[in-house]
Amino acid sequence: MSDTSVLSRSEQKRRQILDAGRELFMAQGFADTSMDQVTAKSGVSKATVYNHFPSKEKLFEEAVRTRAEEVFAALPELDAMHKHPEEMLTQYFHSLLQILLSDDGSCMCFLLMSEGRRFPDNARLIYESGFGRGLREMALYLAQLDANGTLRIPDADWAASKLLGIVMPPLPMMCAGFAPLIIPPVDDVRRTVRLFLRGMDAAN
Amino acid sequence: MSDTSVLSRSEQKRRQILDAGRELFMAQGFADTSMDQVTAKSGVSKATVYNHFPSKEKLFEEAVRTRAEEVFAALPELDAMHKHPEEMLTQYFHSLLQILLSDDGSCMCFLLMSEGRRFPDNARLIYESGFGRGLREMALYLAQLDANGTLRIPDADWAASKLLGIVMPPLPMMCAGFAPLIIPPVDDVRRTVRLFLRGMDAAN
DNA sequence: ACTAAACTGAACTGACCAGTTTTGTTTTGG
DNA sequence: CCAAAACAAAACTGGTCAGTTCAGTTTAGT
Repeated sequence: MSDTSVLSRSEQKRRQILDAGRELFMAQGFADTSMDQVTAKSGVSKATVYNHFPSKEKLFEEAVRTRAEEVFAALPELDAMHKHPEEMLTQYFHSLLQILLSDDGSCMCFLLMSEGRRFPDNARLIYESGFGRGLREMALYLAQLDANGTLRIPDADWAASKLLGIVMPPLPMMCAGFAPLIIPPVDDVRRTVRLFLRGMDAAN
Repeated sequence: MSDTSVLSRSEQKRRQILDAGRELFMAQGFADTSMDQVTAKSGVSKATVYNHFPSKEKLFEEAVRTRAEEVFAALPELDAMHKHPEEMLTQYFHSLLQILLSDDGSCMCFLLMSEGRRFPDNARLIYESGFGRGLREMALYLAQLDANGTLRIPDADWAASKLLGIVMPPLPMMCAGFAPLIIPPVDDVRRTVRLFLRGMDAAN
């Protein structure tokens, strides 16, 4: 009767609670979401909610963290060996921006910023799996290009942070609600990447 | 007896309430600050608080807005006629970053982002007097440089947003609590400005 | 000095909410 | 089939908080 591919009744409920909590937390934040709302939305009794999660904080942490990990798991990969850097970076950032500026991605960024003080451990986890990881991989990639002789990039960490800064549309503004929140077209990303590469190139 | 340079008793109280509210809101955000805390910190009775401000929301709006306007009023000026662009931009951004990354500045940015949905009108006001204004003035400046023939900048709006993006350290991360929150030294700012200018220059 | 307005302090209202408890009912594993 | 666990529904506890009320005090203008 119990199949591994089928969730047990208990795990099914747990999933429902997580989904409902996630949706509410992402739409309203932590303070403005009540456990009664979660109860109602999940279609589960309140006692069951507290059977699965000891507190509102723990539910928030797990609901948001798991989704954040899912979202950021889709980050593209950088490959220093193949493709021209301009093309590689353009494609990489185009994918990255699609993730970050998606509904879920921007909500995650918003939560990371607005609830970062209340949940520092959580925020750090999300940061590490998202922006932090992107920054690290980008620095590594640029350093490889430098080692290759493809480009001359003396300070890869510095360059990586500058590159991310110039490619990303202003997230803070978007989160605050003046949100075109439009994913820039590929051509715009390419134009930005070229501006950066020319700036680095002309430095030498 | 009543001197214009001296606040009336009533205005004095009002000022005390605003100051206390501002400090608490900036340190704790809207939800985690209670009106009883404001009452205690202002050294004024609760009834007096509600004599001056009809609600917690209105107090928040006025307290934060007035301070934001003060902070951002100190934004430096751009002058296309004097000084080399590299020097002008370096000084401009160095001043800007000192304001934005000061204790009050970064708190304002944080509040703008985290409470933006609850107070959209307020957030827009602060945005317009801060980032929006900076963006507008920067675009104007770059367009003047283009008209001058000093630089070739076909799309000043695009260039301005890219320039701001590359110069600003990653505010979101800082606000989330992974905050070096270090004001970059002038040399670092200059290096970034030169990266941008070279990138623009090499495009033509 | 007198009046009206503003202030104090403290108690109070009404609402909301996190978390618990209770009384059963359903499901699950052996 | 039978216990043990998980569940539903709803009431309840204890605490917090925005905002009000009120009786009595202080201040400001005339």
